[in-house]
Amino acid sequence: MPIWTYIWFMARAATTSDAFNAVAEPQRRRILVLLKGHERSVNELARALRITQPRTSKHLRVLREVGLVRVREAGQQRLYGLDARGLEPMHEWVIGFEQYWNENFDRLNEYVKKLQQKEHADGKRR
Amino acid sequence: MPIWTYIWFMARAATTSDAFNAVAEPQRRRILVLLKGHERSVNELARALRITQPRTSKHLRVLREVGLVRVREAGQQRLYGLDARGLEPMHEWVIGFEQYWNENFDRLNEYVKKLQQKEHADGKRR
DNA sequence: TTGACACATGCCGATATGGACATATATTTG
DNA sequence: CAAATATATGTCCATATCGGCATGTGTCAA
Repeated sequence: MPIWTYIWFMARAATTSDAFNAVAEPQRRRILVLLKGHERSVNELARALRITQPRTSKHLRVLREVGLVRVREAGQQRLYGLDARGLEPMHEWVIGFEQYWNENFDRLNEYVKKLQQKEHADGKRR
Repeated sequence: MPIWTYIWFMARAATTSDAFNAVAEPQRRRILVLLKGHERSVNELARALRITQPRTSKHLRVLREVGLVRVREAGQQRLYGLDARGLEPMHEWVIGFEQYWNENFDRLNEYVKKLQQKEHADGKRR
């Protein structure tokens, strides 16, 4: 039996499959922002985000599994720290579009005009 | 009844809720890449991605709803074009972490050394 | 008008999700 | 040792997802 038989039902990629998925959740993005510069304990994060502790722990678990955060044991606390290296691929991907969202109106208008001309030139092609 | 009662069951944010979610799906990222520079028809995209046409159409719908692509009718075809402006917020967010993944080895080593020292100082805790 | 083509959408099924809540585990303190 | 504290995890629930497949709609050409 071929492999794809088993992976047929892949309703949606797991949040732990990569940084893109992990970071799609707003609370997790907020956590990463809070972790800039210094470590924080779970309760500290929960209070800052105004969400429950289990909820915070679960989000941290996802971030841990994709390697965006590290944990350090400190007594009864777990101090979470940022490991932003996993975000670089996202940056690489998105920066590849910079020239397109920066297209100024002149170029955009020119582009549209060109399209219209082409449409005209083609006439009723095909 | 308070509003949160109705939004209690938010299993997972809709893929159409923002660019972050829309772009979490690999095929949709590939579509956007294929759309750099020029428009493409649905079948063209389907062939390039080697996926079925309905599947392609569904991904395009998501991208359309978050405003990352535009459609233009051309006879019986629909030509999809990139509208990358919606990616700028993603870039803004991720670029805020650049200094952290760029932390050079000196600082990283220093950090690790500090951790080890602390661990040592703690003795054989636990 | 009819057939061919391009595309969108509806239905079905299995899945992982995120939240609330309760509970388990481990550490510190008295 | 017991209570308190910090954290992780398991269960339950409603949902949206993505994939395949079938079908509907619209356009073009003969």
